[in-house]
Amino acid sequence: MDRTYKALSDPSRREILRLLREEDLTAGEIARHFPTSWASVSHHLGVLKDAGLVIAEREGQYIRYSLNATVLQEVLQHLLDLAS
Amino acid sequence: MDRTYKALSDPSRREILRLLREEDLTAGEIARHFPTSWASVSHHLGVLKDAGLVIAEREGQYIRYSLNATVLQEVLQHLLDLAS
DNA sequence: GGAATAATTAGATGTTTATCTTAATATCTA
DNA sequence: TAGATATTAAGATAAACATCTAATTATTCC
Repeated sequence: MDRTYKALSDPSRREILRLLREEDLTAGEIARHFPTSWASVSHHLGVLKDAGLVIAEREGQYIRYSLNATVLQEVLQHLLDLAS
Repeated sequence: MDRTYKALSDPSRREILRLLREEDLTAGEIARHFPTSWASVSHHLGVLKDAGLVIAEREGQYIRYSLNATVLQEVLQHLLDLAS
């Protein structure tokens, strides 16, 4: 759970999650939404993946990212417990 | 919202919130729950206060901390939006 | 007023983190 | 197989962070 909250604590990473809420995207499509380098975005994607918040699947030349709704649900529940 | 997520990303701070969920506590009572120095706990309390997650009120010699349910509710809603 | 208690602030230190540039890996296409 | 594109990994750097000890502020009680 620790890595999950850490992952959520960066605005760029939360923006990535917001993008993925709409539709699955390749790393390149995600990177194009940010002014920073592709390497930096790739780093954020790695953090999100480590935290289980996103799922990465290679599709030929591309790597497609999608939200992991299950883990997001778990964080929500955890935060709900904290708030109740 | 940024400072709020940052505040939540530390396990000691989440533990403080958990303690405060049960009852309001003075800084010293909180500090006694941790193996680290009082200064370190005081730092965490400052971060939580900056984030609006807790409220500090002096009571004579002591400073009493309590959860700010409103802000916790706001984070929950924000995370809910992210997950929906 | 002065000692004692509660809590924070200041200053220092080692670690983690976000970012960059450059290099490496994987895949596709001609 | 060679070149092109997509993505990540490596190495470097500056900023942020958690923690410590020591000093400071605020309050109480004698």
